[in-house]
Formats: sequence, C-alpha cells, structure tokens
Amino acid sequence: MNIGDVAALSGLPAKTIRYYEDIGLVKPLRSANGYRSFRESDAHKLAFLGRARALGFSIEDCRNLMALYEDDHRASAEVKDIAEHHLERIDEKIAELGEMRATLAHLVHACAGDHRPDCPILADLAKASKNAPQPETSTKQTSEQHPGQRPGQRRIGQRG
Amino acid sequence: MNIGDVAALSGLPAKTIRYYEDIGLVKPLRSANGYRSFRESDAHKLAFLGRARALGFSIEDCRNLMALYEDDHRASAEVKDIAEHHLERIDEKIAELGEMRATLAHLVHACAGDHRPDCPILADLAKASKNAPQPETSTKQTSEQHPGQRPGQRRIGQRG
DNA sequence: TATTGACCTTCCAGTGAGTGGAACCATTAG
DNA sequence: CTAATGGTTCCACTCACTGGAAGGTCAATA
Repeated sequence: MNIGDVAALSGLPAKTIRYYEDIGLVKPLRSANGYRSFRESDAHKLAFLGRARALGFSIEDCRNLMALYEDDHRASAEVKDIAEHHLERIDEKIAELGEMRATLAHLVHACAGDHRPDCPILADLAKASKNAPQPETSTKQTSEQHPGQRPGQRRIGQRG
Repeated sequence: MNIGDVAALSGLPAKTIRYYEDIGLVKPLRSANGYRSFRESDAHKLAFLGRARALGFSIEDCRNLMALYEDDHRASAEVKDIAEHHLERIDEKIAELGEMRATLAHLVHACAGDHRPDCPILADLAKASKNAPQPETSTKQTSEQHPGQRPGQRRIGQRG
C-alpha cells in the first residue's frame, strides 16, 4: 500500500509516517516509482505506534516497546517496567497540573472580573514570594548607565 | 544589577533572562562595558514572569498579563479571562492524562511482569481497534517491489 | 604586572514530535 | 492536453528554553 492507505488505516498523518521512517521506526519498501510501499506488517507497526503514542509513551519508549513486541523471547517484566515508569511520569504531571489548577482556581475565584483594575490574580503574580523586600541593590555599578542602544533584540513582541 | 543578580533574585537562569530579552519581555539597560543593567522594575518583571510561568501560563499569556499588570486602566475581567482560559486548558490536560493513567494502570496491573513473554500491555497495543480485519489491500501496486535501497533515512535509531 | 577565575557577551545548534509549505514527479480521469 | 490527486524531497518553524564555544571584563591575588 501507499502512504495514504496506511495513513487511513493507522489514523496517523502521512507526514508523521514519513517522520517515523526518517527516525527509523518503520522501514517500508520502495516501489520502482520511488513511492513508499508498506506491507501489512508495516501497517500493523504503525497502528501499534499510534496507540502507544496515544497512551503518551515517548518515541524512545515506543522504539523499545516495538523491539520487545517483536522479540518472542522478551520478558514481560521489561514491558511492565517501561509502562510503570511512564505511569510514574504521568502521575507526576497530574500532580503538577493539580497544584497549578488549585492555585489558579483559587485566584480566578477571588477575582471579580469586572471593569475595575483591582485584580488578585495580578496581585499574586506580582507579590514577592522569596526574598528581597528591599534587596538593597548592593551590586556595584560597573559604569554609568546609558539607554539601551544596542539591545540586540529581534522578534520583538510577535510570535515567530 | 547584572544578570547574575536578577537571576538569583528571580530564580530564573541567566540564559532564560537573556532569552526573555530576546523576545522582548524585558528591556534592561546596558552598561558601558556591554553588560545588561537591570533596574528594580526589571527584577520585579522577571519575578512576575517566573511566577506566571510556574503557573503554566504560556509566554504569550505572560506577555499579555504583563501588559495588563502595567496598565492602570485595565479591567480585571481581562485578566480573569486569560486565567480562566488557562484553567480550562489545564483541566483538559488533566482529563487527558487521567484517561491515559486509567488505561495504563489497568494494563500494568494485568501484566505479570515476570520472565515470560506473555504481556497484556503489548497485546493491547497490538490489537486492531479500528477497522481492517483483513483490509483486502485493494491498493493496486504501481510496480513490483524491490528492497528498500534508497530509503533516505538518516539518524536511524539514535537520538540526535 | 601577569594571571587566575568568576562573570559577562554573542552566536550557533539542539531538544520532542511533529507540522506547513514549496517545488517537483507519477498516475489517472476527462 | 490538462487537471486533480497523491506521491517525493527538503527546509523552516513550533515552544521555551538549554548547552556550548569563543571571546571580552572585572576584581583579586601572586
């Protein structure tokens, strides 16, 4: 099959499949016209990859999982190990996001959200949490200031 | 103060602060020797940015929040709007990760994790979930196969 | 004074996992 | 013949930095 066919079967964009070939995850044959020619096994692999990626596994994890999948003498412990590590990382992320969510929800709740400028959200972001109430600015000036004439900044303010 | 001082005050790496100047988030002065010279207000901005980033706001959000923070005539509704949108995105992510977690935890629990090759995790990844039991491969061959002699792959298997 | 060492500068390249687009080739239908 | 569709390569871009090279500056010490 051509790339469009495996794309439809696996649900992966053709671009992604080309990328997966580029990084060595699949190795389709080539037809005489230069088109990629995918076997059943390639389509199977791509579906496998799609599902592993949907579970959040990294490409490196996918590579290892694929290798284990194709190894008849694997120990399921190796697979479980990868999955458990991934599970831990997911739990960490959920915890991190949960903390963000709690703080943010609290601030959002406290903000009137009207025409007035008073805003607990900005107040919280602006508050000095660590140190330096009057940090004393003990840093000695190396020489006198002059306005930033060569700040060397590009892409000022617009994204990409 | 020099970059090291604001780095210590804000908790941001000097590299990050240079990057923030590059994208126009801060505009420190320059000393005669070419060193960046940060005012109190710059240090304050950087601390603000550090906290906003820690809450997961994107750089673009930070840019907008900074602008609102510096606008005495802002409406708190604008700030709340940004925060609520971010909160929604966080909730979506938590939900997504939660689904992954559930599936993965189920699979991990079902896997013996021993020396034997039988593995429900791999079985699940490999199972055909969508369509194509025998997908019939109706795709006509454009020409006969020949092994992949010009697959054009680079960085095969190693991370770059 | 020379030299260290900490600090600063710029610029370039890389991260993960693709995505968008240009320029071009192949196949097929009308 | 032409157009549409689908394939090819290659390059640049994303996001928010991070690492490192090559070199300039400054304060302190031998």
